[in-house]
Amino acid sequence: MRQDPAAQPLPGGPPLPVTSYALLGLLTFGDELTGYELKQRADMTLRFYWTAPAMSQVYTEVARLLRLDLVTTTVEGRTTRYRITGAGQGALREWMDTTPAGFPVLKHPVALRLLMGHVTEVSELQTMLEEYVAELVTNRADLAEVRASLVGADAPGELFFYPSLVADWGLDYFDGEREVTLKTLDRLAQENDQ
Amino acid sequence: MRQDPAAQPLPGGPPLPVTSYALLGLLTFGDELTGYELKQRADMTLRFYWTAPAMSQVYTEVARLLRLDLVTTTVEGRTTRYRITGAGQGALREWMDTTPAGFPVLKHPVALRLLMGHVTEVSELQTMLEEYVAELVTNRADLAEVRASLVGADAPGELFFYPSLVADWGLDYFDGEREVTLKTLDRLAQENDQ
DNA sequence: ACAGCCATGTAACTCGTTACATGATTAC
DNA sequence: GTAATCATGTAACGAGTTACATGGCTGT
Repeated sequence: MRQDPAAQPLPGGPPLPVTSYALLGLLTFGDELTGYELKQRADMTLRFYWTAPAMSQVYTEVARLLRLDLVTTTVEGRTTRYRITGAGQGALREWMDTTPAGFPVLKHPVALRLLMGHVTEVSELQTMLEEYVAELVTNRADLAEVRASLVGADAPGELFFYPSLVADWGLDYFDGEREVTLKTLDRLAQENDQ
Repeated sequence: MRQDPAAQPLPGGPPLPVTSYALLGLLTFGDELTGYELKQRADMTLRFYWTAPAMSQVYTEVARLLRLDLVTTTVEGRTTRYRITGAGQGALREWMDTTPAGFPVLKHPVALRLLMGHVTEVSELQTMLEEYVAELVTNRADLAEVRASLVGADAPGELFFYPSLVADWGLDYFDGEREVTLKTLDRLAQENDQ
């Protein structure tokens, strides 16, 4: 009673993993990209609010997208470029409009360790939080660079309007995290000298 | 040239997944818990900044912890309760003090979809963001309830001091997200009536 | 009697990772 | 010449999920 597995798995078949749509989305900005370039784009943008997929996964994903005719290829020597197809645009739009986004999942090792702070020393926790602040600063700077690169095409209606909204979102998020972390460091310091 | 796999995998063997330490951490608050209760605790606390593991995973994890002597069991009829051992305390402390926490990973489907906002209608995005705000309100309320349950044992030096720090962190995070989302909705509205 | 919660597990499967393997092109 | 970057893949593996399966206990 199963569907023919050789048939187009979309629609009706199993839904694609979100990362497939994420990569497909990277291909909607007008250019043809190689797997290698897709990875670079992902590292620049997706990593801040999704994940930076491993190189090998990028290649597995584009292979799948190709199989499903959601992308086409242009081969030049040893280099294969991927371009989104009409079917790909359709699948992406369909996914956006009909499946709920879902609530974010946060894997926050710093908060997790703080939760069980009583198993170690306060100084250990302070070091951890200070390192986290430093990493936040680095990451914020990276994202600010990306945001700066969008200036000039970030007005409403322009190609990078939405990416700029998301980048600003991320900057605010990093600022917020930094403030909460500093506040928490303050509360820890109070514990030392009460 | 491999280690004897029957030997104690810790230390020297493969490190435990973070979720193991998370569950171990839940057992450091003084009580013996069943797998079922561990799942409940995880749903109440871990879910906000780590994950709520599936029921089946909880049982697989406690089996592993038992195999490694990081927990012991007390069997009463069909019910098995888990208690952390000295070795468990040691492994947890060791993990906290010697392995870096790492930067948080955020899987944010709302931001991801906003990034490719140009493939759909603005109204679609507005609906998505409004739903997200609603979910944030619900989640914030859930966390506020947890936070309220800690009152009375949340002073420095008390058992739930650290959990209360983390809960307050989470509340601030939810508030921040809500504000950014509303701000983004404003910017989207400007696009409509420019 | 029946629903809902308590309680425990197995099996199949998918996503995504690391490690491995290869080789061309470009910059110094 | 040699290191870094570009470029593409395969294999083994692990974490974690859903679906499945079972059954006791509790309240109405």
